[in-house]
Amino acid sequence: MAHPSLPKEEVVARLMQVFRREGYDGASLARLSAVTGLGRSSLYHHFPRGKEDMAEAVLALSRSRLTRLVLDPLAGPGSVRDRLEAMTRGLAEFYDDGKAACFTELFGVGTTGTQFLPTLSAGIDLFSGAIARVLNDGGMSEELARRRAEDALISIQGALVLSRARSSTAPFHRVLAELPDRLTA
Amino acid sequence: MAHPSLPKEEVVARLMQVFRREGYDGASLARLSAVTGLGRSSLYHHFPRGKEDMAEAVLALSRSRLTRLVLDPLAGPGSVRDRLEAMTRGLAEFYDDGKAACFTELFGVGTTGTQFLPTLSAGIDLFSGAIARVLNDGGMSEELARRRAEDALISIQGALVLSRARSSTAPFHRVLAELPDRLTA
DNA sequence: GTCTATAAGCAGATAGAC
DNA sequence: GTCTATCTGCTTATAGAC
Repeated sequence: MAHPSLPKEEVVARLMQVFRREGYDGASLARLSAVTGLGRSSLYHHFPRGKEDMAEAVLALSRSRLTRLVLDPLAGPGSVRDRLEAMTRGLAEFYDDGKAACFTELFGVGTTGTQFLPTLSAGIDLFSGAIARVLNDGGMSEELARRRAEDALISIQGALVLSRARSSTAPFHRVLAELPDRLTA
Repeated sequence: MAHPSLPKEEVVARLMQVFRREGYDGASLARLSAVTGLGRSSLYHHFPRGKEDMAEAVLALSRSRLTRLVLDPLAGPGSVRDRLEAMTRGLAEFYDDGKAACFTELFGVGTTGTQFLPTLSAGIDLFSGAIARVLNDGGMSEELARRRAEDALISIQGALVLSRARSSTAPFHRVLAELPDRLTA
């Protein structure tokens, strides 16, 4: 296969699979090349600064997936309860039913140092803000809504960590199931 | 400095600093050599299988620190409340006031694959069991105590993740402060 | 825009002297 | 038990043809 290659979005989607499985440090160019079917030079053509650019593209795609699967449902019509339950369904898909690692584990440790932390933090703030807005819509005070939203983020990330360590998605599923009640209690 | 070197425990303590800062993948032999003052060959003398053995020694030291700072206070005399508050103080020290990363981030992602997950999981189970025992001592049913204990683990790990992403230890401190009430409510 | 070939360096790991 | 020197392989990255 010479000239014709996959559309760029599909290339990034495949890079994402590798980064989310191996983390930034663990994702080697050899593996990234193999999974996309592109040689090293082709990758550098599309991503001039190498892995760093690939990771940024992956994080951008992840953010658009977060928007579609989680933020949009939260901002949608329907009751507070409906929107929160739609969020949990979106989260299950976003995190591959709890089998995926949290992004801070993948991009926030190792040789990357702190370079991706602002992006990760921005994603967290978007998510947290979207939850708080729903709770506020339901009549909760802004301060409490913000605290509850942060608690939700903490539970989700913690459940992913525990699920990974235990090699069981049970903690993730339990947290998701309890989330709407906990947020609105 | 030729023959005389640091006591082995001090060597492991210094290795731990590196692994906890850089993660398993990020911790290079060059760095591990520099921080201990031992040449590569000396490191291989003490840790025949290289990084893998060093990581195991670090995890063993971490477990003994967990025991001293967290598990022993939980098993101590005193009221349920006293023991839970002693736990939070121990946790703050164990996780360097929230500046440290959680161990699953450090040893559970990347080239290590799943090799350290059983050790990590064992530590989690010890910790979770110790909390559940305290709650059970206080009259809580075993089932509820276990669930609350798992929630506590989730909150702690999640707070560490959030603190790292936000470059602020506030989530960690908030979770610790609320933990005794949440567990006994 | 992809390829082959290769560079330059660092990774983890080892040999053998002292 | 530590050292110097070295090995092999893999890493990211580049050059240049097509």
